[in-house]
Amino acid sequence: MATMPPESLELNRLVLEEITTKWSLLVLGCLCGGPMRFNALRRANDGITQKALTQCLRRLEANGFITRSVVSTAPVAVVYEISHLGRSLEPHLQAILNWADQHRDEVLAAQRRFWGTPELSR
Amino acid sequence: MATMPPESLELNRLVLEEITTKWSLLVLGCLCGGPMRFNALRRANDGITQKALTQCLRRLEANGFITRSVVSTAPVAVVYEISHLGRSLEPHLQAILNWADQHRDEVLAAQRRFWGTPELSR
DNA sequence: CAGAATCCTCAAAGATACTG
DNA sequence: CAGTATCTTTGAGGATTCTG
Repeated sequence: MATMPPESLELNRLVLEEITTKWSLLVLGCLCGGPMRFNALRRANDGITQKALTQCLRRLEANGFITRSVVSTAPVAVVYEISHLGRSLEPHLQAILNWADQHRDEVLAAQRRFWGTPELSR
Repeated sequence: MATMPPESLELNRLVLEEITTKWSLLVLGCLCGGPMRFNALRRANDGITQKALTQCLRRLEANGFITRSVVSTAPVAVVYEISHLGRSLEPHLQAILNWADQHRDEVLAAQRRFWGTPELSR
């Protein structure tokens, strides 16, 4: 279960955590392409456990990034969809991902510098 | 100790985690204002433990967001400074934080919707 | 001063089983 | 189908002590 934010702690942090938490971004990415059902999302995100997916969806819903609607057939169908709010965040996320792509080499170089270049020192 | 990225796992995720990890953003924010020393950073971030600060700085350094330089006086002084790479990320972070500010009410409304409005339902 | 090393705890992640 | 419930495991974070 998602936990109620205590006194609505820093919204900034909440948003940033939303972005980072292991599967949130991938799920959000899936839903940008259109509405999807629970098991479809599960199949689309290889390796996610049903518990993790549930938690992820609950939190995204709790914070308004996606919507959840139940279709009362038998057996039931549950459809998840990105919200207007969720979509408005998309370009900013994209900007960060682009930044990561563009600076990939710089980051990797920094990592090699930090850890030492194995092929020379050993 | 920061852990070596296994096969340089998704850079995107690394960057995003960098942004979220409890203190990274605050430390980065401090350093945007100018170089600082270890204990100065500690005092500036009230509540951070020395271990957490060390880990945070190591990771930021390992990924090239900040630089660390030792001044060999006695006792030694260690100065942390934001790198060029770090600065280039700043505007994107700011964009996300601005987004959070601008959509604050929408998120809070979504939260109330999700958890139920206590003053009406109970 | 700027950490490293150690011990400890507790909450989150994973696996498994069950259900309306 | 779309979850909930329960148990176990793991590892990140805190407190404390020690040091070049």
